[in-house]
Amino acid sequence: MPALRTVKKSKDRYHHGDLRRALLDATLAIVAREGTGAVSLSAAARRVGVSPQATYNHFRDKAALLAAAAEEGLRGLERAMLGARDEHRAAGARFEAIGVGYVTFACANGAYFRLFSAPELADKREHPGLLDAYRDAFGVVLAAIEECQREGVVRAGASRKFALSAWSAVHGIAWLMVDGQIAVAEVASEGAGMMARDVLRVLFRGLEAREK
Amino acid sequence: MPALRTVKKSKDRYHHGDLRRALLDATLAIVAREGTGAVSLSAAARRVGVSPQATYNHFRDKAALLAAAAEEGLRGLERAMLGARDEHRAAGARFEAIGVGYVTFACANGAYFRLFSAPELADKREHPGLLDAYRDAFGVVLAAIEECQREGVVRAGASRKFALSAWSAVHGIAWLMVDGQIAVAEVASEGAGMMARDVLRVLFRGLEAREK
DNA sequence: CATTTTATATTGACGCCATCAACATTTGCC
DNA sequence: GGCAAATGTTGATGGCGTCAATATAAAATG
Repeated sequence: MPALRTVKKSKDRYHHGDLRRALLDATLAIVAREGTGAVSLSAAARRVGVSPQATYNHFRDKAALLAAAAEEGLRGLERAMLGARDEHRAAGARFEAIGVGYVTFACANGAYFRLFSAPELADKREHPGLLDAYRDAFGVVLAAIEECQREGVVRAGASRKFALSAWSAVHGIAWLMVDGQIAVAEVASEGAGMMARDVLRVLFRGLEAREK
Repeated sequence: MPALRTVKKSKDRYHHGDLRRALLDATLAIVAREGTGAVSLSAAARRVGVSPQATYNHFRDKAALLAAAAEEGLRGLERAMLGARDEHRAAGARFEAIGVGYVTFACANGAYFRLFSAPELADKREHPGLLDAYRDAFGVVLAAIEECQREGVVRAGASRKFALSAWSAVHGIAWLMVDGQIAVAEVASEGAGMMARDVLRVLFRGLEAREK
């Protein structure tokens, strides 16, 4: 009886077992090791040990592969935010933790984070799964804002607008650091987490229920 | 006498006149018409009517062309911010105008804006001119913050940190809209400028000198 | 003006890539 | 067992970035 499907390359098999999964893993490995620019259908196929054309049985084109990889990454980002959040009780602290978690994830996985905004994925309509992942991640922030409003630490009002402001600030600082646009020196000296906290404090102050 | 250098393709000339300038213009046109992904040394050369190899006399490689184009774009962004700022007198209004100007520019030139963070330019150390342009643009925000502090509408403190928060928020909202990550519907309904204002109001409230 | 040097542009070649078309193998199902 | 669907392979095309070698124009030099 043939060994119950090993899933990993079993060398002598014509069919792979789970090529789609393997191609995704290969893509993530390439992103991590060589950067977003090094990703290609051919490279992923080569790494798995399969012909380039085989990829087309699992992904419509290169963009589809990137979208699938990005979607997984976004799910990971979401988990990172949730994990950070759940280490705290107070709504304000939970909110801040989400932001710090986002930035920490981005900085720890720079190339991966870049992938989320890859130019090949500019047209999000082509990749509904990706949009879902974005929406869910945004939902985490939105829920945190509303939690803060219920606890009275953030003023009542348009929670969606507030969440958008928060998402912008957090994405902004993460991107500036990952892309090296501003003050790389500061990042090194202060640490990504602390810089994120600085930005988040300003943001939170803007959202606070003010004791006029 | 030969027409004083037309600079534009004179059809029968072997030398071009100002090929570097022409390639940059071609690149910008391609970005605007077909998106960032369509940019290539070959495409730019083709558009100018010159062989692909000719480009190497003016740009070390593809990244250098992109960097030069991005740098020009950043200068334009800076001008847009300055122009918007100078339509107002009060420090707070000037600050807000800068932010709105940034976002408006980004949305009006989406593909161009994407170019600023192109993956090929990930390593900014290779493109010092680009870093300078970033620094100058950031300087506009920093100066505005300090102006607000002098007028007493923003609390005293680490102006650099404040400017970084502002830059993050503005870049963030711009990116989310250009990349279509969040709520494209909202963008359409409310308009980029208004969404930017929403975010900026929250931000500014976080920076305000609070009358405790 | 003639000559030499330098800047600029060209052709040719290579390897990598995405993708199309046609063909081969395996698996699962009746 | 046989057949259809799923899965992989080989072959070919056109585009790309870039290297090497070569040709031509313009500028510097005498």
